Amino acid sequence: MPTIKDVAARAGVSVGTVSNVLSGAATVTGGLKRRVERAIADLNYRPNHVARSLKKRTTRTLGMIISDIANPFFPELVRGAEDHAAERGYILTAFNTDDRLDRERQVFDLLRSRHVDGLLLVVALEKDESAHVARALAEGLPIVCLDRRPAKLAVDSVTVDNVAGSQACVRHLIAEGHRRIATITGAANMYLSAERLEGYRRAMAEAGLPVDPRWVREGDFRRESGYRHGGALLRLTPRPTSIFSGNFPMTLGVIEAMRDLGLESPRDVALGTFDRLALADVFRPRPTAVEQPSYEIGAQGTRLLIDRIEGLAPAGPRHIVLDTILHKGDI
Amino acid sequence: MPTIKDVAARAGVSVGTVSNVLSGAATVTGGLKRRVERAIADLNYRPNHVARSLKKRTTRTLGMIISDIANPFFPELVRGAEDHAAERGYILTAFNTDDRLDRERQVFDLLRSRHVDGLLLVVALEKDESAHVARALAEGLPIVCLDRRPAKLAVDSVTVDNVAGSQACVRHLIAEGHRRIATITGAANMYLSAERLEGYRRAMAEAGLPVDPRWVREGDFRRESGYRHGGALLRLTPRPTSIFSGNFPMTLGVIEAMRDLGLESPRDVALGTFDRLALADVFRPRPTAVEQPSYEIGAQGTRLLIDRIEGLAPAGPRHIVLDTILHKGDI
DNA sequence: GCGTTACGCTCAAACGTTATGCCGACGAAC
DNA sequence: GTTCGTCGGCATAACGTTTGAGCGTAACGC
Repeated sequence: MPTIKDVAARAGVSVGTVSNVLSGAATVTGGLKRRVERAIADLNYRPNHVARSLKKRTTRTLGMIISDIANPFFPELVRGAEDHAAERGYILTAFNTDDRLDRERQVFDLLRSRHVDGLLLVVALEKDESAHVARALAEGLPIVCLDRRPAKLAVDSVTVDNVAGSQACVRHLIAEGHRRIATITGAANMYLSAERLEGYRRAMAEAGLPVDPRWVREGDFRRESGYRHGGALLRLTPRPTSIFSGNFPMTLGVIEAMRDLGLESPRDVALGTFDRLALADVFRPRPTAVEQPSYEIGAQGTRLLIDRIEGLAPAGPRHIVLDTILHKGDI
Repeated sequence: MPTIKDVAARAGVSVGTVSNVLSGAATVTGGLKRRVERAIADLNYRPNHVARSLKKRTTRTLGMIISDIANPFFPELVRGAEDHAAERGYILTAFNTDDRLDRERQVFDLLRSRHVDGLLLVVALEKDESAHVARALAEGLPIVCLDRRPAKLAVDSVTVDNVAGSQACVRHLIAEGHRRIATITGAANMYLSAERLEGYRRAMAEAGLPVDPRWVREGDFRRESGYRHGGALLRLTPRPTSIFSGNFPMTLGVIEAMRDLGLESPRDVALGTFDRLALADVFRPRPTAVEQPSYEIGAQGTRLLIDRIEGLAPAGPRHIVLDTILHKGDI
């Protein structure tokens, strides 16, 4: 692979001149410039980005930490981030942590050693230890948190309005005539669980509907917990006529539980859920779903991050909150 | 951020010695080694991977080119690749091309300049131009093709047995009593389309069933083409009792078309399809589906690639062909 | 005609590592 | 007692860039 020296030799100039041509500096004569460009083309030369990174102390690489790319919420988010990054000449390298704090810490070390210019972060746990995030921030690494936001940390973030989203969903269930509406919340160590529960409570309260304490069950965002808590809810008497779950995998569990009990949606129980399976509008049952604008979260987060990196963003943490989109399902 | 010089200064040794400690060279005395390790810990030093890459001429980074991470086939594949890469100390940076050849070429240039150690490639088009791939190969860049394989190129690959998978699926439809089975194939410029069609033909032939030419329609792997061709098939008289489509998005289109015509699966038409939505086993309709072991494709492809990079793989291209898994649906 | 300025280019010093050659000290062997 | 290995450790030259200092030439003002 040819280096800048080879180009310089072939064009009969110094390496500095070639570098200037490459960086588009104004200090390039017509004649020499053409000779250099000719040599570059002849040799099919591409600048060595590693050497450039070392010298310029910037890698034009963004790290991205998510819990699991196989979770259908993330691919769109990653795609949004990658598209915007590419547009501005950055590349993205993504890591899965499965929401495990030890993996997250490992990846932080890795990214530090790799000298990424910035970090898009979906924190594993919002309410727990985030000393490693704080330290990275203190060391000057720009970070933007997506979807979730660590407690008490002055960091940029792009999230959705969880309260309003849930509220809209439950409101729709109520509007369709449901009165006994139960809910399965997410893991207690995340704010978004509490927010989504709050949306449910507000919708019930504004409609003057009582909330039976047995209707509120704390899951952990996993399918199995949807199955377990869904089963429990479906066995109550009187049975709730509707169940709102805090994310999609738990809804899958609820549907399983219904099937086991010979129940069908929407005939027996109407479903509401946070998140939405993009492809699944042709399948049944079709729950009323709160869609998060994942692509936008990724894209806007990346825009904010790169603005920070390039010193384009105003000081002080910015918090962008995006609206969710309600998809009415079968009631 | 501290450098190796800072560590050397603090430990009162030369940088070479620190480097030796870091690389675990045997030439380290107990006393000095401890002093160096102490300094590393005190300063919270992490080696600068960029500098190391420049010097060692290897980045421990793998490039991955796929068509679109938002296509549900890919997340598992990426995850498999990333897990195996992490295990062996490599990181992965992925790029989406939307199956566009110009994007693919751009990304090739980018990766070359970034000096990735190897490339996991899902080629945009199998039968078309692949001069850029050939050139990269000639320049010594290790490449492993996943899922698809470019025509006439001696390159490692990990694919699935498309013929056997399709054949098993159609065979099952036949075993369940279907006789008039139609198929929608994928884009003609990919071998896997032809292979999946071949599986269909073999299953029909071995059962002695005639194939009405009207039953074989060429789609393009997109949902819309499933809708269009599905609609056409469903309007035939006599109507096929079963439709086998070459991938999942097209099946979605077929289901849409059925709904438009007031038809239901499995009551009116049984569905068979290549690919499978992991989460969707709880939804209806539930087609008989040929699952590709995506995670395995990613993991095995990465193993092969890293073996190549590290000189562990025997010469000559290797082709790994994995089996598909048949999931019987509602008939 | 000389000093100044502007311009175009070259030179060389970084950036943070690794790897190679080398040196001094210490034992062992003769 | 001299000669050798050997072994631990140091100094330093790369790796391929960017960048600021430096320098020769030409144009210009006085």
